Amino acid sequence: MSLRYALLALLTVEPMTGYDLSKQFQSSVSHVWHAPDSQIYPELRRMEKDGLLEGVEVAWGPRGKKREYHITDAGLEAFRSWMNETLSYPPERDPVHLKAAYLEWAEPDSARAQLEAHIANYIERRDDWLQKVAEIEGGTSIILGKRLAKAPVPEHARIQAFKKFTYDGLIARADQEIAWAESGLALLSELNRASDS
Amino acid sequence: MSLRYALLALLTVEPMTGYDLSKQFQSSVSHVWHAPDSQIYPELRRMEKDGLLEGVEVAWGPRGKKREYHITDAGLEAFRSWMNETLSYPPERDPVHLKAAYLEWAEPDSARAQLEAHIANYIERRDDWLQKVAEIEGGTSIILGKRLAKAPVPEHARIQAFKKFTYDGLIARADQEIAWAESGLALLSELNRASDS
DNA sequence: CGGACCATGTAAGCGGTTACATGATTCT
DNA sequence: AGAATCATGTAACCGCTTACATGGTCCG
Repeated sequence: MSLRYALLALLTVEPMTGYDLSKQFQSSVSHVWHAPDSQIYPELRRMEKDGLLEGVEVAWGPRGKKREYHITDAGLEAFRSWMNETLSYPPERDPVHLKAAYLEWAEPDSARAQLEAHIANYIERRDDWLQKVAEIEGGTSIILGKRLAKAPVPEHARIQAFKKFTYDGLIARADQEIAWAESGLALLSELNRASDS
Repeated sequence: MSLRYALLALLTVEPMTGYDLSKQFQSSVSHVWHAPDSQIYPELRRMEKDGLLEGVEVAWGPRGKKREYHITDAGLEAFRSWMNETLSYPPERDPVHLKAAYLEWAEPDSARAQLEAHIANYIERRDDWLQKVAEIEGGTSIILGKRLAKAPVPEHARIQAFKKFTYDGLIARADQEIAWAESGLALLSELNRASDS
C-alpha cells in the first residue's frame, strides 16, 4: 500500500505523468522507494478511480498524448491521514542474517565473497545517500526546490530538516551494515588462523 | 524462496513435523525469520515432491498421526549450494524512511508518537536478540545444543561464533534505529521551540 | 532516417497475509 | 468434561517481479 502514498507524496509537489513518476522512482526517490512502470501505471488508474487523482489528457506532439495526474483534495486528505497513522511493523524476515546464522555451511571463500558483496552494496547506497544530503544542503535538488517554492518560508527549515534526517538515518544504517560485515570478515580470518595452527 | 532454506536449515539439525517447525518460527527462529502455518505446510509438501525432504508418517496416539520430515541428501546439497550463493540485494523499499522524508505533513504529536513506536519496536526486538546472545554464550539454547552435538568438536567454536555474529549485527542495527528515532524526537522538540519563539 | 527517449500498458507467476476450517491428544 | 495443545491444511487476496508488447516524438 505504500506505493500509493509514495506517488501521492510526489504529486503534492506538482502534476506529473506516469512516465515522470517512473523517472522519479528510478532516480531521486529510488533511494527510499522503488517501483517499476508495470506497477505505477495501473496504480495511477486505480487512484484516479478512487478519486485521489484527476487524470488530464495532454497533447504531446501532433499525434501523441499523455496523461497528467493532478492530486485532488481527497488525495491530499488521504496522504495527510496516512502520514498521521502509525505504521505496523512486520515480523522480521531477513535473508542476509538468516544466512549469516548458518555461515559454517558455506565455503570460506564464498562466505568472504558474500560479506564483501554486502559491504559493496551498502557503500554504493551510502554514496547515493551522501549525495542526496549534499543536494539538500546545497539547495541543488530540483524536486525539493519545487516543494519549497510551494511552502511558506517559515516552513522551509522544517522541510529540509526532515529530508536530511531521513537520509542521515539511511547513511547511519549503511555504516552499521558495513561495520558488521567487516567484523564478519575479521571473524573469518581469525577462525582461519585458528584452524591452520 | 528463503522460506525453503530456512526450513532446510532447521531440518539439518533433526527431523521435525510441520507443527514443530511452525513453533520454531514463532519462537527462536522468528527473531531472524517468520512464517505462518499456512505457508509452512504447503511448502513442506512441495519440498518433499522436489526430493529435498522425505516425509514419514508417524503414529500419534490411538487414532492420530503426524508427518515427520527428514532432510535428504539432495536437500542437504541444495542447502549447501544456497549457502554458497551470493544473495541479490533488492531495491530499497522502506515505509518508515519514506514517511520520515515527508514528516512535515504529519501533526507534531503524531510524528512524535510514530518515532516513539519505532523506538519501542526496536527495543523489543533488541531485548529478544540480547537474550538469544545470552543463550548462545551460556549454552542454554536447545536447538544450538543439538546442532553442536551433531558437529565435530573443533567446529563448535566456529558455529557459535557465527550465531553470535548474526545476533550482534541485529542488535547493532536495533541500536542504530533507536538512536536515529531519538535524534528525530530531538529534532521535533527543537523545531517546536523555534516556531514558538 | 535512425537512435534515444517519451509514453503506456498487459500477463503470468510468486511469496506472503489473513481468514477460515477441522479434528485428535493430553492434562487437569 | 473442558482447556490447552498438537496437527494439518484450504482459499482469497495483495503487492511486487519479470517478461513482453506497442507506438509516438525529438534531435542530429
